[in-house]
Amino acid sequence: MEKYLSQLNEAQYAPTVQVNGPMIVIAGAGSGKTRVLTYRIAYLMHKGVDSFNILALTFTNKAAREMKERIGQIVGESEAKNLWMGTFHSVFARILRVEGHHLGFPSNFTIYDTQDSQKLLGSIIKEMGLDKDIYKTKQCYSRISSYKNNLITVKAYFKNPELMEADAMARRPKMGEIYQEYVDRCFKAGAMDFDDLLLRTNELLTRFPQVLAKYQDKFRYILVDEYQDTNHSQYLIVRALADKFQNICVVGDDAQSIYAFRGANISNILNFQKDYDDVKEYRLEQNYRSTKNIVNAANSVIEKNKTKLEKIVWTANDEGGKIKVHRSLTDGDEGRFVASTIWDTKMNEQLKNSEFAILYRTNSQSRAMEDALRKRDIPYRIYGGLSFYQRKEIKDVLSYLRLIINPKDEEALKRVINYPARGIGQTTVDRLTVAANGYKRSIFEVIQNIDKVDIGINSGAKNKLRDFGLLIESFQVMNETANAFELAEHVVKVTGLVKEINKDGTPEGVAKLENVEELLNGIKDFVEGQEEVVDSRGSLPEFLEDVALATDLDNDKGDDDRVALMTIHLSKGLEFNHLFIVGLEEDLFPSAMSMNTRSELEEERRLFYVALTRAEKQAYLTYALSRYRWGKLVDSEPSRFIEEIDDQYLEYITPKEEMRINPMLSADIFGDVEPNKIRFKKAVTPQFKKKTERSVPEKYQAATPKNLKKVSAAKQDASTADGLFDTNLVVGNIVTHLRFGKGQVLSLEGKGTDTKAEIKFDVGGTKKLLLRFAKLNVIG
DNA sequence: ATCGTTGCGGTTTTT
DNA sequence: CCGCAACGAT
Repeated sequence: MEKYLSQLNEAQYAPTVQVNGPMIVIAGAGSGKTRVLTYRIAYLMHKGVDSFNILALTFTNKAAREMKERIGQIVGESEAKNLWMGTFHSVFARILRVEGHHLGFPSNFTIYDTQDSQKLLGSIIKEMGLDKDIYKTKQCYSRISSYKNNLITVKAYFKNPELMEADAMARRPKMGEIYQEYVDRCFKAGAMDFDDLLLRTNELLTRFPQVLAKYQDKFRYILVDEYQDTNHSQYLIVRALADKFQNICVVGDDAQSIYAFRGANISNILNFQKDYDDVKEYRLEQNYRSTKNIVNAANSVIEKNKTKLEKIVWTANDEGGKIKVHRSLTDGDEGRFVASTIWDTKMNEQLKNSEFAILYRTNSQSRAMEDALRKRDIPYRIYGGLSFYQRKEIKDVLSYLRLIINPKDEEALKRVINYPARGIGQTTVDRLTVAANGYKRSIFEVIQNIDKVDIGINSGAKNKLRDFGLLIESFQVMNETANAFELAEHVVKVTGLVKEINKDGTPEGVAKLENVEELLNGIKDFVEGQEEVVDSRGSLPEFLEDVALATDLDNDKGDDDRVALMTIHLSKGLEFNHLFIVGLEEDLFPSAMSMNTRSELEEERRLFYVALTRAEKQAYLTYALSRYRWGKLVDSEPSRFIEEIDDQYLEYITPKEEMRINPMLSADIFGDVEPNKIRFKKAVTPQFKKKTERSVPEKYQAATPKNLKKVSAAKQDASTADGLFDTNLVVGNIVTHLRFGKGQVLSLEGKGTDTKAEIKFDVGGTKKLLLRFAKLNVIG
């Protein structure tokens, strides 16, 4: 142990060896916080703390796995195995499997993913006869998600006039009823969504003091990583569990809080001191990861944020090369620049592919990068995006498996009841749903009793339903004896899924089949891995849980040498020698959706900070003057974040061929000849257009106002809202628009900063514009 | 009941 | 541009 402790610097040592009491470690980027967490757990065990009494909550399961492995090397693998480590979601899913019966949930409850939840909401909205254009499933989902993350149950919702009014104001007065029905249906289906895993845990711990006591006694030492990204629900769980022994250690960096959009509450970390008595605070400020240039550049950006804890991140590392800023004409050129730079650097410095990463703000940006890398035969791996388990063919197979385990799982049932087609149509399913709701039974139970009920289904359909029921039941019987792999293989064959996928030997079909094969292999690996585990809890349910909560990162074998492509969000906690941050353009990064309030913009800035601090040796920032969006070439301008970096850390580079292009000409080529669009006359030092001249692309002006949870924040921050607008605009006014020219106002809707105007332009047709963005001149 | 066409709307970010 | 929901044709 001494050997390991001696590897720590003074700042790292102190928190590592504090065994008891509440503590917070504010850890700057690259300051070795994982090492502190790892060694601290090892130290606790070294000091006699039982490994069964330690709970460590990490941000990804991969991080947990790696940490566990490392601890195993220090204290011995068999001891490390007893540690409870994982994400909030996976740890509490595991507990809910055991304790969920208190809440009326079966131990084999299904975990609904976002898609399942949204589909369920869609059918609820339809069943309730509501207008789907007003009650959009996505919005309803995020609304409900934010209720749950803030522990607003259905009951609490109906007791809270403010919430109800906010929904009513948003023309969604039935939100509460939808919420109610959604919760009921999940319960009936024996299903929990992602937020339920936390919300129900809270319910469990509050309603059942003996359960709380049990886990308080079990988890005498609690560690939470990435504490800045915990939401209210997670905060309460931690507080409840840590309450008895108060041996709580949280680690995080407020400057890296980037998950507010999913309910993370930065004040959890800012106010930690107030939650416990006598909190010891530690700071890790020495960065071991990056060059001076990178550290200082990142500092110079994050300085612009107002909401933050003061800290000074510094490094003793080399100066390093300056951060290179590159401009290209299109996103395609951007990709080619990145690919050729990777190629050249790799050759010149004899580097591996895995030393490079490309980070972007949105998943859709990966396309251009992929194309360029493929052309150069550079191997790459994309993380995130549509994960393997979300692909249709995979979800179909998984849905059968889910249904076998939990026949009440309504979403799984609806997915497979007529796939492959077996003559059970929409009307039949609708009738089943109505009947199931009426009898307060699951759809599957209705099917099992189809001969005993009269629900307006003809005998032909009844036969098909009976067959379907028997098919699933036969799988259930097989599940008693066969292992998960044998069962899955059997299901895929017997249901005709393989035939269905393969029926028109298209390349896509072949690819899908390969995916299904890969899934089966995955199940096989899982089963074989399970055989070594002594008291494995029936392996199919366990496999399904892993699948439901796995992230793309978790599945990274990391064994082959590839360039990594991912969103900045996914890159948190990782590091790369050579880093490309691409698409540094206004409206993309910072995102057009995040520029309405200061707090949103500050989160974008933290995101940029996270991105930049992933780089160890060399960082590149790239942007394009125009980019394909929704199949259209759209002009863009450099991100404000580039100019926010202190200039001394930057070096502007521009390809030779582009230097020859006359800026006037290049502006012409790409249309939109507005005088203020011509920038970058000097090849070396770009001129940034002043923000007041910015015009937001039409697509975003027409976008729906931010969802409700942000409304109040928007109001508070009205002073930072973008620009002024003419509140006196009336229908019939003649106006001019910077881009679309002259037009007439046809109608107005909404009020305040969210007013939208429908305007018929002389050229370009009718458009809906948000007045907040559209800088209109009224001329008549 | 099933298949194809069309039209619309959507893109931040994820467990 | 893509995926999906709604509609219409067989």
